[in-house]
Amino acid sequence: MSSPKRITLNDIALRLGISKVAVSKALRDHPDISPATRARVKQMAESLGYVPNYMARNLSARKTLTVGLVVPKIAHHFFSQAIEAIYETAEESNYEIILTVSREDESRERRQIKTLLSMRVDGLLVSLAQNTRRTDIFKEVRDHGLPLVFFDRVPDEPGYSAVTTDDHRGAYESVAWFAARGYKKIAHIGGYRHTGIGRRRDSGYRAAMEKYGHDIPSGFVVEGGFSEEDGYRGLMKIYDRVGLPEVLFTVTFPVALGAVRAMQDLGKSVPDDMQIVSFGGSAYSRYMKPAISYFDQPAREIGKTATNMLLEEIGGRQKSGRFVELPGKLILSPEFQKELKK
Amino acid sequence: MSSPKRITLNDIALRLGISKVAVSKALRDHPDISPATRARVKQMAESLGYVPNYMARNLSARKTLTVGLVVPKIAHHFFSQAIEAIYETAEESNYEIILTVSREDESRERRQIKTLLSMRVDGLLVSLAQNTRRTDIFKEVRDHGLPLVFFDRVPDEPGYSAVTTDDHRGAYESVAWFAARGYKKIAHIGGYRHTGIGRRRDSGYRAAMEKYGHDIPSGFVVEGGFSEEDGYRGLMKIYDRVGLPEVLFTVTFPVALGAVRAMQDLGKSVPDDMQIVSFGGSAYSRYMKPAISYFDQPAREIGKTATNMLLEEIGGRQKSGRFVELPGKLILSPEFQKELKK
DNA sequence: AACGATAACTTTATCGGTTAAGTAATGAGC
DNA sequence: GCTCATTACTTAACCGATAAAGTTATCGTT
Repeated sequence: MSSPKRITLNDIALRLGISKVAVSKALRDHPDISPATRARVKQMAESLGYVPNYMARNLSARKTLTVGLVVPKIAHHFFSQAIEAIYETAEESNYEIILTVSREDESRERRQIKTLLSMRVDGLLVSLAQNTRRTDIFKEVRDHGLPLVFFDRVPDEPGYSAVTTDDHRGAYESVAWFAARGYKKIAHIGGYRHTGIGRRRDSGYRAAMEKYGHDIPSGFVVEGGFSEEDGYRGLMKIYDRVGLPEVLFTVTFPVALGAVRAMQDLGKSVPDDMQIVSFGGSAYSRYMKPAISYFDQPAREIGKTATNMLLEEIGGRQKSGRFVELPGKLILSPEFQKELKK
Repeated sequence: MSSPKRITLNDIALRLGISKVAVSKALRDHPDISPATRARVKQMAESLGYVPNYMARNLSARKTLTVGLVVPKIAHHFFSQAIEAIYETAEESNYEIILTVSREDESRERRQIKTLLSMRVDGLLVSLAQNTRRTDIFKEVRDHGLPLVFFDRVPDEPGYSAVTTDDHRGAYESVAWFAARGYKKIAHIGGYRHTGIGRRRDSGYRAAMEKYGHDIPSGFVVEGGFSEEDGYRGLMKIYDRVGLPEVLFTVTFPVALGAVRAMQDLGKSVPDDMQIVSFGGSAYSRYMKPAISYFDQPAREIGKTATNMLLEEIGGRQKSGRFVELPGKLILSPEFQKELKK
C-alpha cells in the first residue's frame, strides 16, 4: 500500500550537490559530463537503487522504444511460437513489447489498438481477428505515419506491410500431393471468405483440384472460423450433406483437431476412413495418433521477419508496403513418409 | 517517420475557447463541468480523434491501471493457457497487462522486473525461471509495498502470495494410481531441487512409493530442467543406468514428450514397454498416439485466481501472503479409462 | 441587502524526466 | 594580454496530463 517514494533524479542530484540535469546526462553518458562526475553519479544511482521512470522519460523523449502487438489468441501453436519469436527479436534491439489479445473480436481489437496508441508505441504488429472487416482504424494509424506491420492474418487491401506464409502455394501443395496420388474426393473446411487466409487457402485448394481435373461437388466446401469448434461443425456438415470424403483439407490446425473429434463421435477412423491435411500443425503432431499431415508454417520466421521489418520502418531505413510471403513445408503423416523420400 | 502531431487536451481547449483543465475534467465526467460543455468537449474530442497520452496521464495520476506479468515461456501449454486467462481476468477490471518472457533465464528475469518497475506497474504477476535462485529482488519489490503474486513456479520462502496446483498431492495421486495397481518399478524425471515444483512433485512421488512399499533404487530418479530436451536426456540416463522402468513419472509435459522421443529412438513402445504419467498435459493429449496419462493442472483457474488475488491486493482489499493450492485431476490414457469408472 | 453556498470555470503547481539555452572557468592561438 | 573555443555544468522551458487552489457570477437565505 504505502508506496515508499521511489528514488528520482532529484534525489541523486541533491545528495551529490549537482543539478538533476547533470545527473540525467551522466546516466546517459552525455559528453557534457566529466568522467569523474559520471562515475560518482552512477555509483550513487546504483546504491540508491534508482529506477528511471518510464512514463516521465517517454513523455519528454517522444520515443518509447516499445512496440504494440495485437494477436487474436495466445493458446494456439502458431501464435504462441510467433509471439515468442517476436519477443526475442525485439529484445535484441532493446525494444519492449506490449501484447494485447483480441480474442478474435473486432471491437476489442479496435479498443486495444487505441490503448496502444495512447501508450505512444513506436510501431504496431498486428494479426487480425477472424471477424475483422473494418480497416479504417488501420488507415488512420498509417496516415498518422505510425509504422504498422501485419503478420499471418493480414488485410486484403494493398499498401500495408505484411508477412505471411505463402498461403496459396501451401494450400496448393498440400492438396496437390493427395490429388496427384489418385485421391479424388477432397473436401475443404475453409475460413471466412472475408479473411485473406481464408480466401487464399481456398484458392490454393481449388487450383490444385482443377489442375488434377477433380471437380468440387457442392457441399464439399464449408466456410467458417478458425477454431476447433468450427472444425467439428464443419465436418459434421460435410458428412450430413455428402458423406465422408477421402481427404479433408482444413484451413487451420485447430479446425483439423475439431474434425478429428467429429470423426471419433462418428465412429470413424483417421486416417483409415479419411485422411486429413491441415494448414499449420504443431510440434506434437508427430506424436499424434490419428496421424494427420500438415503444411508447416514458419511461425518463428514470420514473427522474426515481421518484427525486423517493423523496426526497419521505425528506424526510417525502409518504407512501408512490403508484402513478404515465406515458404512453408508439407509434413506428411508417418504412413506417407517413405513415399516422400522418392 | 513524420509524426503528424497528435491531438492533446490543449488542442481541444483552444478550439473551444476554454482551459485544458476544463477539457480534462469534462472527459472524466467531473461534476465541475456543465452538461453542455461536457457534451461539446466530448464531441470535439471525438471529431479530432483525440487519444489521451498514457504516459502523461500516469505520470501525474500516479496509478497506471497496469500490471506486469513475467513468465518463463509462452509456447507451452500450461503458460499459454494461464496467460490467456490472466489477460481475460485483467480486462474485466480494466487493467492492462505488460507481459515479458524470461526464457528461463534468471538475469533476464531480473532485468524485466526492473523494466516493469520503471513502468510503474501497479502490481506484478510472476512465474519463476527454472534457474532462479536469488530472490532478493522480490524482497525489494515487497518492501516497496508493490503487490506481487506468484503462480505455478513460486519461490520457497513463505510470506509471498502464491497460487499453484497442489503439487504434492497431484504427484502423489498420479504415482499412487499406478502403484496401487501393482506397478512397482516407477521412475521419476524430476525438476531441479532448488525449484519449488521440482521438490514438491518429487516428494509426492516418494510419498506414494513409500505408501505402497515400493523402494526407489538409485538411478530411478534424475533431476533436471523442464524442457523436452531434459526429458530426452533424462530417460536415456535412466535407461543406461537401470534399464526401462514399468512406469515413468515426469515433472512436466514437455519432459514427457522428450521421453517419448527417446523411446522412439530406443525402438521401444509407449505404453507397451513403459507407461508414462506426466504432471501437466495438453488439450491435444487425447489425440496422442503413444497414449500418456497426465495430471491435469487447472491452468486457466490458476491464472484467473492469481490475477484476482493481485487485484485485491492492489485495491487494498486483501493483504499479501496468501498461499493457494488449486486441485488438479488425473487424466488417464484411453486404455485405463474404463478402469477409472470403477 | 448582506452573506454564505454552489456552479462552472481558470490559474498554478506538479509528476520525473529531456532538450535547449545559458554561464563561469580554463586553455589555446596569435 | 585579449579573443575564441571548449569543458562542465546550471537554469529555464517543456512533454501532456492531473490535482489543488483560486475566481466569478448566480442564487437562495434570513
